[in-house]
Amino acid sequence: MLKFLDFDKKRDNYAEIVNNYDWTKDFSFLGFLREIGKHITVNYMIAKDSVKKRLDGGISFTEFSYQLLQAYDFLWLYRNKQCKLQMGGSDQWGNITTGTELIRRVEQGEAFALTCPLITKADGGKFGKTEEGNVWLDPEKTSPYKFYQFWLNTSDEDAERFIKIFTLFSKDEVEELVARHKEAPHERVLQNALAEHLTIMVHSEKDFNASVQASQILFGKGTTEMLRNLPENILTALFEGVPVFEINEALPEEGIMVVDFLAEKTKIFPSKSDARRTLKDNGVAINKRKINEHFIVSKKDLIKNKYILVQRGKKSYFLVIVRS
RNA sequence: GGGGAGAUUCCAGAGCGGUCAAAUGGGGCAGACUGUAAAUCUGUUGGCUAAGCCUUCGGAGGUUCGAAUCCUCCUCUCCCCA
Repeated sequence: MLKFLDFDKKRDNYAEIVNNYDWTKDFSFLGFLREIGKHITVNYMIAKDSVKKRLDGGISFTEFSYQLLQAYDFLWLYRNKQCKLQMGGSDQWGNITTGTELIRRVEQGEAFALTCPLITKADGGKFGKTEEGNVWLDPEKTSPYKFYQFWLNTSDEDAERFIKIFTLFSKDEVEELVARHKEAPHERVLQNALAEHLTIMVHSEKDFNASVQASQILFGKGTTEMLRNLPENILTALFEGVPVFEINEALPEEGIMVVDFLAEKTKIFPSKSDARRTLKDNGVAINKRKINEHFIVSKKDLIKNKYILVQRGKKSYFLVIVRS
């Protein structure tokens, strides 16, 4: 959050996070009806799209009243924090305008609503916080490398929309990028621009560069030899964003079965069955080299005497560190 | 308070005494194609010491040679009436 908002109280218009529970918890039901309820007619509330659509199927009183509660939040913020603008997804439009209406009636004040359409993916996915495979801004939840990869992997269709929504490019710049992309789609101009700008904006230039480098090794023509020849400090820097597993014992002289290695020593696969399946499907590589079910992991697979790079499928990498 | 419907593997949803680790679809994972896309196609999707074995169909009991399927009780959810 600090990256996007300024919480410094010395500033004129500093950011502040509040909890609406603080001002609603002591507001009695009767008080609420008397002070807030009387200003808004049921007719007005029913007319809202969000309510109208639900009327046939049934809507609980709680849900119905929600818009009033949200309106009150806005009023409270207007009164106490000089808040004049409420932003939200387009489904919040009705609730927000009930708030502006309330402010107008009670305080003769002026407040504003800003909504944006729900962002969807081309495959229909919702891009919501509950959807699988989404990204977080927090590097603890989504590493810069993964974050970068996420944007790099967006489909053409999505990329064109996302670049308008998530970056600060001007209209002309966007149009130029789109044009260039259409000329040579395989160069993925849009995805690159998206990934670069967002990674730098959310994380940092340094993280961006590291992500690009890691990507080149991982997706480029990286070979076992290249991996072995990388200086250790570069190697570890490269895999900063890659999940790491540590094994606190030396590999036995005779090595261990890959299946045990993948599912027991590390948790790269949730079960041995799953590991075997993927191995059978030719989906696992160690140090950039595909392996099968009968592979034995041993000392000679260690890079710099302690690292092993495991690849599951095309895109998931894991770094295993063996501490002996 | 009265009446009815239901709870199945990640989700939706079949199954209604053996052939059920459980149809089908979605999602996930992997493979092919490719641009580290999309679309499409293929395989796979409980676990294990793996031609076998073990644990799953809301919970607890029971009937049976044998239960996701039948019976009893319990818990929860939904709908209708009051």
